Order: sequence, then structure tokens, then C-alpha cells
Amino acid sequence: MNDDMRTYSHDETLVKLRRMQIIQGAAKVFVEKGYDRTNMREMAAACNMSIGALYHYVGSKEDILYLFINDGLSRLSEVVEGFSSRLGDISPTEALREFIKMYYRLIDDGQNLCLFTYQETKGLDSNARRRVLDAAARDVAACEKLLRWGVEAGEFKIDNPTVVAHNIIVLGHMWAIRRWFLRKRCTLEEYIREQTESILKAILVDTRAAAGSRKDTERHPSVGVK
Amino acid sequence: MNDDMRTYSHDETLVKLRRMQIIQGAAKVFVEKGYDRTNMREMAAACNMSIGALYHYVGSKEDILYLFINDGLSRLSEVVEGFSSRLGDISPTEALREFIKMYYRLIDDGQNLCLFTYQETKGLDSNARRRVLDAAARDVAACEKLLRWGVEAGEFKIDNPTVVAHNIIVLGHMWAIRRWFLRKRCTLEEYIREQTESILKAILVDTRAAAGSRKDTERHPSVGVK
Amino acid sequence: MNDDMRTYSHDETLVKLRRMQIIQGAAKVFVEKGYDRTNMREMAAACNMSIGALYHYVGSKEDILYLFINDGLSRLSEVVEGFSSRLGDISPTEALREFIKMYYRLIDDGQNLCLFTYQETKGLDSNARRRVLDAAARDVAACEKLLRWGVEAGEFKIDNPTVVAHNIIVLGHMWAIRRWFLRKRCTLEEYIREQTESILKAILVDTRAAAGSRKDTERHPSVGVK
Amino acid sequence: MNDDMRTYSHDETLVKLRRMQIIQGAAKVFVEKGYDRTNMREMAAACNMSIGALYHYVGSKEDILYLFINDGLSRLSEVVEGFSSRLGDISPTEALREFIKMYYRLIDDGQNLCLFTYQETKGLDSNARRRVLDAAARDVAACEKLLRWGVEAGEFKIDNPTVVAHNIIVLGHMWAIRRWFLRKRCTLEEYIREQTESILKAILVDTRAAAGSRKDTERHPSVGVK
DNA sequence: CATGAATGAGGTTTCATTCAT
DNA sequence: TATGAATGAAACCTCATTCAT
Repeated sequence: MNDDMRTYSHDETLVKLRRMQIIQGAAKVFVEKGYDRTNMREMAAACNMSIGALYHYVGSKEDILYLFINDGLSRLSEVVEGFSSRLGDISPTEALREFIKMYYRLIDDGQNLCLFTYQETKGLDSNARRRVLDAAARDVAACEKLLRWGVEAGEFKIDNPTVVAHNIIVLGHMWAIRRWFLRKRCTLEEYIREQTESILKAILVDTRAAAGSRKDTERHPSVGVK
Repeated sequence: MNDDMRTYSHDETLVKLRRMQIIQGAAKVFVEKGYDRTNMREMAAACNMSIGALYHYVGSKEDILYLFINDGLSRLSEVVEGFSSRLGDISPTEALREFIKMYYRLIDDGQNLCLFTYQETKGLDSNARRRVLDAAARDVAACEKLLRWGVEAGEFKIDNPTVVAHNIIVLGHMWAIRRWFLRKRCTLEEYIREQTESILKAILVDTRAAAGSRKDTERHPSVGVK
Repeated sequence: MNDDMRTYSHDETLVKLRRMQIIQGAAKVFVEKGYDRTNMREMAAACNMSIGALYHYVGSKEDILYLFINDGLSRLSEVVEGFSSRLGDISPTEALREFIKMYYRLIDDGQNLCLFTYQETKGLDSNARRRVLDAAARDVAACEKLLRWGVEAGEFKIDNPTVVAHNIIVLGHMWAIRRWFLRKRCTLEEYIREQTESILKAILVDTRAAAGSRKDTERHPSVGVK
Repeated sequence: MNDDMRTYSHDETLVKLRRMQIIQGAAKVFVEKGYDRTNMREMAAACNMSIGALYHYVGSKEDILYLFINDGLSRLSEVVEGFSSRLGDISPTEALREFIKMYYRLIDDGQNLCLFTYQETKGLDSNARRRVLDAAARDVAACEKLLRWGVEAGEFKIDNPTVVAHNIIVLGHMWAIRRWFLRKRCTLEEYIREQTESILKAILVDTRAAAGSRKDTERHPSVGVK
């Protein structure tokens, strides 16, 4: 996976441990100052490591960028891809509601990473960028699968499920990217509700279903941070 | 507006001319390499100016960033804000259709700028960033006005017009930001049609209206800037 | 020739001037401390330039190494190749005497460079190294030409002129390389006389000729560079 | 001798063993990359030791340089100095032939070391350098002894035996130093023959002796080390 | 007004050496 | 005895900005 990243250590456990440490340090400084404006001195301090130690576990500054972005996207994809298996016996409509709620809350949890990814993916070399974009595409694919299931089940009517799935995903991202705008206008849960209803109205065959199950919107306790 | 930007020239016309020249040069290099990775030598070359001349008309590298982003957003806002005055006597639904078509085409024309703005706004100091974000908010406001008009006219039913307007705007941006994903899936006109129908389905009081006027998709000539 | 070396200046005269300055600075520090042990701060100081200025006229530290070595070898080759044209109407034997005298004095003038070249050529990348070695081979070729002329004229008898020419050249170099040994044992002029007689004895058809013209050792003015 | 080199071990046999191991490792990496461009990680790997172990038996990187060069020169001097005792009852001329043959073959065996010594002796501190140069001078002295014997025996006529001895030795070295030139022009045995005849022609009282014994060039088996 | 040479602080990265285990 | 993780000074190089011309 990232076996091609330089390290001077042969102790895989240690390498994993230290890279985690680096990712956490990177989260602090990258997100605050941006990739190019963060220097390795600050990076090292944020990781509670010496500069030398940093370079034992990582080949370059860009490697840290990749480590950081990839880690975040992997976590996200992991949850997203595990989503359907956690669904009980519910309808596509309900599943989609749950999916949106889950995804948007995940984004809210990792707001900074999401924003950072939109800003700094360009800094990666083309291989790394490809992997990052692939990971991003997987979220859309997971959502699209759900939509197609709903179409087959006769609950949804959708011309282009890819675009709709893409909308669902990126409107989630926007909660992080445009928080300077949205935070002043609504809460996360309101945002989730608005978007869910908008989307359902646009795709439901029987529009009454949308309003029908609205009652349970608040049934689940919030998992939002802060 | 930008009277606080340093210049050694007292000839306002010349200042304006040179700054245009700089903005056009910046467009080439900033978009290709990103702000931090572009140096002033490349900048000067792209502007067909000497480095010294650059600093006659601009106080710092960051000034150029601001000039570039602000110019793009101004052009956009200008068109957006002039939109309603160019409307003839048409219904809110038709107006919204036109708005989306116009806005998305504008974004398509200035794809690079849009992407760049998402990536580099962070690099601005807080004053400049505020102005950029305000300009961005104006687009949403213009769209929101349209929506509220439709609600008052009884054509739309919308819980939170701000969020819907925001959706319309950012889904336009996504055409530029996520072109690596979307370009492979659909053309601009398809994207416009999909999004327009989705949005209308979600907000139209009388759903039948949505499909009804699709015929005129290509009637209006492009209003895209350059 | 070295048109592929990076510079940020477009003023060729200035580039040439500054590169000369750099070569002279390099001569001081490289020769004293060796290439790898000289840092760019010392280099800049020795050149009476700032580090930044250095990098205006040169792309890297290694470029300076090449500039320095190449300059020295060019000067040498220039004199060596111009040698035959400066010869009057003299015999091959006399010409060889003159050649050796000239070449060894040139080496003596540029002792440090000669030593340095033996030590640091390895540090060059393969292209630069090739050019340096080619320049070095030209000296041998010039000497070999002289020998073959003597053979044709019936004055010399030589099995393998290349090897003999090579001997003449490298024994000259040894005056610089092994000065720690030779300086204590003889003067340059003694060294020249010894080597000249040795060589002539080994190649002259009529051995009496060797001793015959020894008297004029000091007749020709030095052709040493600088 | 090298009692002043730091070690943390008190087991002299082990120290000797490990230092041999280090010398062999050094041979691989130093010769390939040069002293300054070899780092201690590579050094340790080449020695099949850990970095820590290295520093148990050696005080610094420079110590290894000294160990390596000194070992090579000692081996050489050892053979050279033992040379006369291995001579049977032969003439000075024959002895010189044998000496040259032996010495040049030794150089050929240890080409890389010879080249390396010319390049990196400067890196040693002055004490170590002195010892290295002394060892190098011993070769010349041994050869000179041979020459003086020939002079006394009336076979050679030599003005300055030191310089001639020096020539013999350094022309041997040149086989290693300038192999990029010589290898393309002749084989080792040809080189030996050419140089031997040249030298003899220059010093033999009775020139006919030179050609006379050429027939036995291949009679003695190699005495090369390793 | 226009130029671009010059500056030097600060960027990323390397590496000899130490020392806790 | 043996290990290799950790250190941080110092290496090379870049670049926004100034200012003499």
C-alpha cells in the first residue's frame, strides 16, 4: 500500500506507531497553516519528535502530506464501505436517510481534513493524487449503489444516479468547506434534514413517503463533535 | 476598494492597465502551479514584465493573489448581479432555469479560477479573505432572492431558501472542482439539465411544471465571460 | 559548451565575469579543503559574493566544480594545442625538449588544479566527467603527435607512442601530485632535465644526440600561463 | 601503531577481527562512492555490522579511512620490502624486471585502492597522512635500493636514482589511476613490457642487454596479493 | 518609469555520533 | 557485546523583496 515510503527502521510496528504520531502532528499544523506554509521544524514540534526522527519514518515532507490525506480518506471509506453491512432490514429510503446522516456526521467530525483535502491534493505527485482521488470516488460509488438499489426496488426514480450520488457526497463536503457560510445559517442536524428532504423530493417515486418518515429524524442521538 | 494596495505609480490608468496585465499573467502560473509554488520570476515572465515593474504596481506576492481572486469573483458577481435586470417577463421557474444555466456556464468558463479559489483563499490575510468570502456570498444571495421570489409567487415551496440557494451555487462550483470525476460521466449541458431538474423537483409546488419547459434549453446564448 | 548551466542572468558578459570570479574563489577554497569539505558559505565568501548571487550564475555546487576543473584543463589544452604552431624550424628532438619544458612548467604553475583534478573528477556527473577526461586525453594526443613526427623523421624509435606520450604527460602531473615527495629531492628544472634525458634515452635512435643539446636548457623563455 | 584508535572492546583478537571486517566493508563502499559520499549506514551495511558495533571498534569515520588506506599500503609495502629477500642469485637488470612486473601486478590487483589513495589522502588528519605518505615513500625507497645496486654493479648508469625510482613507482600507479585511458590502449602485460623496456633503455650501460632477456617475460608466476 | 542583480534568512534534508536497551 | 532510534547542527539551495542604475 504505502510500502514504497522510505524508512530507516526495520521494525514495522514502530514504523506504524511513529507514522500515526506524525499523522496526528500533521493534523495540527497542516490544517492550521496549510501544507506549504508549514515548515519541518514546526512539523517536528507538533509530532513531538526531532526533525531527524521524522525523517527516519518518512522520506519527505510530501510523504507526510500523503500519509495524512490518505489516512483520513481511508478512515472515511472504511466506514462508508462498511455501511451497508450494518443496515438491518430497512427500505432504500430509510437506508439513504441513514447514509446521509452518517456521512455528513463523519464529515463534521473530520471537517479540517475534508477542507484540507480540497485544498492540498494538488501538492501530491501524480501517483499519490490518483490514489487519493480513487478513495474519494469510492464514497460516491457506495452512495450510488444505494440509489440503484432504491431504483430497482421501485422507490426511487433517478435519471443519472452517478450525478445524484455525487451531489449527496459533495453537499456533505460543503458542510466542511463552506462552514464560514453555513455555520451562521444552520446547525449540522438542520443541514442534514434539509438536504435529506431536498434529495428525497427529487428522487422519490411516491412523494408522500418523504414527509411520512420525517418524524424519526431526531430519534438518533447526535454523534456530532463539539 | 483596493486603494490600500501599494503602487509607486501615480498614473491611475497605468496602474489599472498593469494590474490587468498582472492578473492575466497570474492566471497562467497560479492556476498551473499553485500560489506557493509559483515564484516571482515566473510570475514576472508570465506577465511580460520585469520583477521590478511588478513591484511598482503591487506591494507583494500576496497582493497578486488577492487581485487575481478578487477580479475573478467580481466578474462573476457582476454577471450574477446583473442577471435579474436582463430577465424579461418570465416566471420564477424559468428564471431559475436561466440562472442555473448561466451560472454553471460561467463556472465552466472560469474553471481554473474556481478551483484555485477553493484552494488558495486560505493564503490571504483576514481582510482580503473577508472580502473574497463576501463576494462569494453575494452569488448565493442573488440566487436566494430568485428563490424567495418564486416562493412569494407561489411557484416554489422551500423550507430554507438559503440552503437551497447555497446548494445551487456550490453544485455549480463542483463542476469545476470535481471535474476529474464529472467530466468522465457527463457533459456540461447534461450536468446542467440534471441539476436543474433535481432542484426543481425538490422545490416546485406543481411538479408537472418541471418537465414542461425543458424544450428551451438551448434558447439563450451564452453569457459566459471570456 | 557550458550553455546548459543554469543562470538567472541574461547578460552574457556579466555571466562570464561572475563565473570567472567564482572560478577564482573556488580555486582558493576547493584546493585547500577539497570539494566535499567546502561549504557554500565559505565558497561565497571566497568569491566575494553572497550565496544568492552565486546561485544566480551557477546551478549547483557541482557546477562550480565543473567550471573550475574545466577552466583549468581548457587553459592547459589551449597552450598545449597551440604549441606546435609556435615552433620554429626545429628538429623533433628539440621540439620534444621544448614540449616537456613547457608542459611541466604549466603544471608547476597550476599545481593545485592538477592535484585537485586527480582527486575530485569522480565527483562530477558522467557527462561532465567525460568532458574532463576528453580534455585530459587531448594533452596526450598532442604529445603523441610530436613523437610520431620524430619517428617519421627517423629521430625516434618507439614501439608504442601512445604509452610514451602518456608517460610524458603523467610524469609532468606527478610533479604536482607528489610534490610532498619530489620537492624535497629536486627543483622543477632538475626534474625537467632528468625526465627529458630519461625519455630521450629511451626513444632516440642516435643516443649521442641526447647529451648534445643539453646546453640550451634555459634558452627559451617560459610559456607558462598566468 | 594504531593503539591510539578508540575501541570499547578489550579483547584484542576481536578488535583485530572486527577491524578486518570493517576494512573489507570499507573497500566496497569507499571505492564505489568515495569517502565523503559514503554514510555510516551504508558503511555498516557493507560491513555486516550495526552502526553501534562499528563505533565499538573504531572511533570515527575518519578512523576507517585511515584503517583502509593504511592496510592497503601496508600490504603493498610488505610485499615490496620482502621482494629482495625472495630474489635468487640474479643480476640487477633481471631483478628490476622482476620488481616492475611484481609491483605493477600488485597495483593491478588493488587498482581501486590505489586510485582511492590518490583521491582521499587529503581527508586524513596530518598524523595519519604522514604515516600514509611514509608508507608510500617506502616503495620508492625499495626501488631506489635496487637501482643503486645496479649502479654499483656497473649495469646501470643513473644521474638521479630517486627520480627514476619514483618514475617506476608512479608509472605503476598510473595503470590504476588512468585506467580510463590505458585500458583501451593496452593490456597490463603490454604496459609492463613497454615501461620495462623504456626504463631499461634509459638506465642500462650496455643497451644490448635490454632486448636480450625479453624472452622470459612470463617465467615468474604472479606474486599479486589476493 | 523600468530593470534585474543582489541579498540572506529560512526552506528541506542528511548524517556522524551517542546511549538506553 | 550488540543494537539502531534519536539527535540537531549544518549542508545545499530558493526566493520575496529592494534599490542602484
